[in-house]
Amino acid sequence: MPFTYEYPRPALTVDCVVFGFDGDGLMVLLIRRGLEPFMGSWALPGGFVDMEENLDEAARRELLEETHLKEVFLEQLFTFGNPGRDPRGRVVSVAYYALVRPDQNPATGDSDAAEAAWHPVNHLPPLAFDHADILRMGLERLRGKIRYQPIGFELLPKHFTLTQLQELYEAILGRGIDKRNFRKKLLAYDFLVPTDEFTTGAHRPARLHRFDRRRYDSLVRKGFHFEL
Amino acid sequence: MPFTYEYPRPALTVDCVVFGFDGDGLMVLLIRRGLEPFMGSWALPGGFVDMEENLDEAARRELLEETHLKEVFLEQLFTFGNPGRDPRGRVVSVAYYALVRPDQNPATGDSDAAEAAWHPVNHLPPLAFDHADILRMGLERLRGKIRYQPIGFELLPKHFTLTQLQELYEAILGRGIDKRNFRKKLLAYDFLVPTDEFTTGAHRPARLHRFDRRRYDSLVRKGFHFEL
DNA sequence: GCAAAAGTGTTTATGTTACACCCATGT
DNA sequence: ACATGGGTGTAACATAAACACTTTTGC
Repeated sequence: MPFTYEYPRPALTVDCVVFGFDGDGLMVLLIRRGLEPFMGSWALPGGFVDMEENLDEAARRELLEETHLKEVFLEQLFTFGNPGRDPRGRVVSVAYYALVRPDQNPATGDSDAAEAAWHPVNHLPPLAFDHADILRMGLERLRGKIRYQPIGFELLPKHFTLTQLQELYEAILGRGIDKRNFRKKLLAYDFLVPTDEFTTGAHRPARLHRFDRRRYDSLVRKGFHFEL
Repeated sequence: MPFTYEYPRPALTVDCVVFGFDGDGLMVLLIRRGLEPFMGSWALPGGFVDMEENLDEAARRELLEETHLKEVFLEQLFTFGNPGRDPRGRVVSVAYYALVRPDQNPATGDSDAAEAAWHPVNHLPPLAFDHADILRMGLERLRGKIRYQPIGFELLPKHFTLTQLQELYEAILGRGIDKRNFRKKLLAYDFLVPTDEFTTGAHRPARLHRFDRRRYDSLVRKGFHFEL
């Protein structure tokens, strides 16, 4: 059953806002464009959607091709389609945001992406296209969603200390949080389970915890709603 | 600066989940398709995006063409792009949801949309394409967002009684709400202002209120956050 | 005067905030 | 032994939940 009349079609791309956390501030992964337009500018990783793949698959493929990242948390963000956002013509872009753990290391070496590097979200270079808008929206979404969805853990190693988790929240939300209240509240929901591992180093060792998705899911099914 | 290589392009459409409230239950506006594929089936209003218009404009234009609705609340929902969602070939659809007031009456009489009619969300006919998925997502979004964004008012007349507002919340959230607590809480935020109008009818007249967006915006700027 | 919806406060329970000291380790 | 980050409880305060009767109108 083909089309009886062919409407003109915009080009379709995906772009990814890739967040990381280095223990200090929130970072975004940018690539330096190796092709026109905006050659040499920093941009979000992304590219054209193939005809046989769905949109999530396209985003994952581009992430793999341009940054060698695999198995990251990925969620659709928004679709940007203003005429004029790309000087080559009408291009509609489905934007995603991704969260990567510190131990997943991006590498570089693709044709369209000459270089990939982490940039602190609070100190960004000028970006190609409307990527600054996309990035801003990704940040808003992350800030909003981290307060009621268990996505913060996707930015930490599988096993983490409560202090690391608190610092992550503080970095994303941009405000300090009381240590005792933070721990009390999070441990009350029993989806953070203590492991028997500890950090080593110059000071008192900290217990490592992990996020237990099974427990979280079962709480959610019971109508439970976590916040901050 | 044209494209140096032309990637194959999916077709691009918009689809709208249009919600209404009849004082009793939540309704969705569906059109009966006048063309293949799925001719005769119920579907969401929508259609192809033109090359010169942005995505919001496309959604508004389709809404006007197919249902004669104008000046409705409209917000992007999600983009659906699985290959195979349209039997004619690859079609990516940017979904929107819209909220219309009871006094805005949709009409019908378009070539692709032979008929438009409200359906209760709790009793829907089978839908064309993946429109049932889109609709489900629209409902989820509405249920989530009405609790912390002032969008419920978009489903009521400009002037409304507190009981109407409460019934709207009850219909969308699917649970009863205590009358005194509901009124106390909403009136404490002073963005609901009483008018000097009253309902007339068989019983004690109820005072009509209106939503004051200026006051709401100024509260938001002060860092205020409304919930339920 | 009766049926039907509008309107109105107080008490209790629950959750949130503020706050300071001791502990374990490496150097 | 000291510097550094890890870990812990309680009291004040604020918000949410439960709950029943009086008022106003049309018929």
